[in-house]
Amino acid sequence: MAGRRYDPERRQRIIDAAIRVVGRSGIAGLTHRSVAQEADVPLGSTTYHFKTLDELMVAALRQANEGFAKVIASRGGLEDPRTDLAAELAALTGEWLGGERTGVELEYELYLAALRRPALRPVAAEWCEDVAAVLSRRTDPVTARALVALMDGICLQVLLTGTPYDEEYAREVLGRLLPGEGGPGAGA
Amino acid sequence: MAGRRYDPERRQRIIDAAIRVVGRSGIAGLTHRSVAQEADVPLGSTTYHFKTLDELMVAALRQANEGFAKVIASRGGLEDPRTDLAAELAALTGEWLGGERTGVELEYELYLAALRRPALRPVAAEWCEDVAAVLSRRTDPVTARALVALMDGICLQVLLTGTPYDEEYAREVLGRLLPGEGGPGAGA
DNA sequence: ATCCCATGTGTACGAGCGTACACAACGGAG
DNA sequence: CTCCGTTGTGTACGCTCGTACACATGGGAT
Repeated sequence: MAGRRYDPERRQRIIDAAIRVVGRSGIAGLTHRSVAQEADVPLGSTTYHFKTLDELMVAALRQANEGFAKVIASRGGLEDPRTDLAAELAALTGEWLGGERTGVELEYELYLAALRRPALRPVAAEWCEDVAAVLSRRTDPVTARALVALMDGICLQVLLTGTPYDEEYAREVLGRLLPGEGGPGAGA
Repeated sequence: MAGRRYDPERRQRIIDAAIRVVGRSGIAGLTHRSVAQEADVPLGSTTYHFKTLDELMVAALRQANEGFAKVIASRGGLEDPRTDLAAELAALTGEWLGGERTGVELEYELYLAALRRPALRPVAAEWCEDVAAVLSRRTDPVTARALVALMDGICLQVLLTGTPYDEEYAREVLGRLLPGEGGPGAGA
């Protein structure tokens, strides 16, 4: 039982390498070989731990999601009812986009890959739901989902058109989605 | 001139075939060979007309955009100030998503490919701007852009998570983006 | 101590890719 | 009529891919 030469670190390193590869060369560049080289493990090791590339992508996307979740978690203000939710969201998005474009591209590429790869869809859906769930503590579920959608759309436009991120604008339009602007009542 | 065996129809047929291929197998399945087979032309013909796959994708995306533009144009209600813009948009989105999933997937896949392929970015940006421009006739540019972003996000969530499209919901949240809810005065 | 099998590795193979290149077909110039 | 350049086609090459398979390795059962 899990004795022998069992090496869980190896698996993790492969996932990390996969993420790095996708970040650098995109999904198109994600192959068993490129990952093996990046992780500095033999080719057979990648095929052993992940029989298909889909499996590897699922693991990578899941891990990327956790990375984003941490960004959210590190922003305690998101759960504080006294903060301006739209402003918090806009700032968080800015922080995320402003960091390394590579990281954002990577997560989005993995996320968007779900369009064609059904295996990824549950993970993508999970991400949506997780973020919406966090937001639901500050507003109703419908609004939360819309907030997520709008954030997605804004990020997409930034990424796809090269337009710089405008936090002011994001805060403004995000705020419009909120039902009662500044209206409490969602206490408890 | 341009006599000889000059055949402009051939080029168009290749683009059409490329769109069909992407629709069926995704960008990953787009190769000179697959397109050649789909278009029923020799392999050399595809490489002759489109030296690189990027070129072919640009042409395909451009054509796909025009397809969407036609959908918009066919909805005269979008420009009529008396209609409910949010409802129009929601209905249009529903119509688009409700049709053939293949078509939508195709356009989105091409559109999203701009994330990694700079060659596609201007075309993607153009699409954004075109839609926003149409919307700008009914509202201010900032709102128009937000509307586009939210539509994008909503479509994405539908496509990525498999959730059925909820037109009611779309109308509701799209409406919240509009500055004066139901408020006329933007006449002329 | 010996055997056995799960675990992990390295190499080889067939398929499909973009690309390059040699060749057929056609129409005008001399 | 002959020659030649443009236009389009078909085949062949080198490369990389996923996959399969033969081979080390090392702990547990006997």
